[in-house]
Amino acid sequence: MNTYTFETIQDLDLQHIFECGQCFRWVPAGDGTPDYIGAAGKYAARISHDPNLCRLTVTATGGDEEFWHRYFDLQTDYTAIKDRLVASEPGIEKAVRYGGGIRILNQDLYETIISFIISQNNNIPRIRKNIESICESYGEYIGEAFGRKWHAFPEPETLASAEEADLAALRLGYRAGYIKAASERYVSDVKSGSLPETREDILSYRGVGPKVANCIMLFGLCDVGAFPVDTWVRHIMNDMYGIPESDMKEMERFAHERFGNLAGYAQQYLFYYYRDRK
DNA sequence: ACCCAGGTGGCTT
DNA sequence: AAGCCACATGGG
Repeated sequence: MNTYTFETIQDLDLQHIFECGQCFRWVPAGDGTPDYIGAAGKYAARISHDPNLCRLTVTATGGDEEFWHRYFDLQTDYTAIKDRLVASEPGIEKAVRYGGGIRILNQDLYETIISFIISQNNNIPRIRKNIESICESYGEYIGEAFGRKWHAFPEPETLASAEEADLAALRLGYRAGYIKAASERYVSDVKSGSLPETREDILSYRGVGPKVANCIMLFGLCDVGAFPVDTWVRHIMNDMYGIPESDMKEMERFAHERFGNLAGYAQQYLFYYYRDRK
């Protein structure tokens, strides 16, 4: 177990980061502290943050300092991002202030693909449960830490060779087939040395449409210009700009015109703000 | 019982 | 290109 301390970190709030819908394996430590516990890829960790000292502390079962620095996107200047967003669209200011501690985590590509395939037509509490059951059944055992047992997110080979019926037994619904197919495809992409990079690559995965593809671009491939339009963002874009709820294309186009290559950040602030007010 | 959830694939106009 | 609809499950 290693502990890493990161100092002088601005624009960070654990609740914002872990509750804004970008990840599904983190929960409050539940011991009266504002800490979170959870897992990223192969590692479990406990995260604490002291806003007064601007200090982030990671106690983890694995991963080096560089890994966690990158995971929490600590090299990015969010003050500058928020300033630019508000300057280009003052209407977003409330949302930016509300979720001012959001950082976009740099997550594992395969884990992101599977997690967001599961997210389709599903609700967040159930997405979390689905992912935990997959990890428990198929993920390598990490060990016991922070008061519970942990499993890694499964390897692509493991889910690729799983029986679809066994996946379905985890209550994954019709997505079980998508998960198996996507895992097989990922394994074959790894073998041929052609991991998905572009939106087109990702869209060719079965069970991945425009929305999930944008989530994968944003959370798994660091493409912060990607603007996922889900049912919440659809309502928001309709409320704020009067774009018809059916016209997702126009919503994406508008977002890129207004937010440019910062559209992904804008989407996160908007999603978190409006979903919390419901 | 009912509507909905970080949608997508497939079929019909 | 656009409009339906089924899909599997369970939260509210």
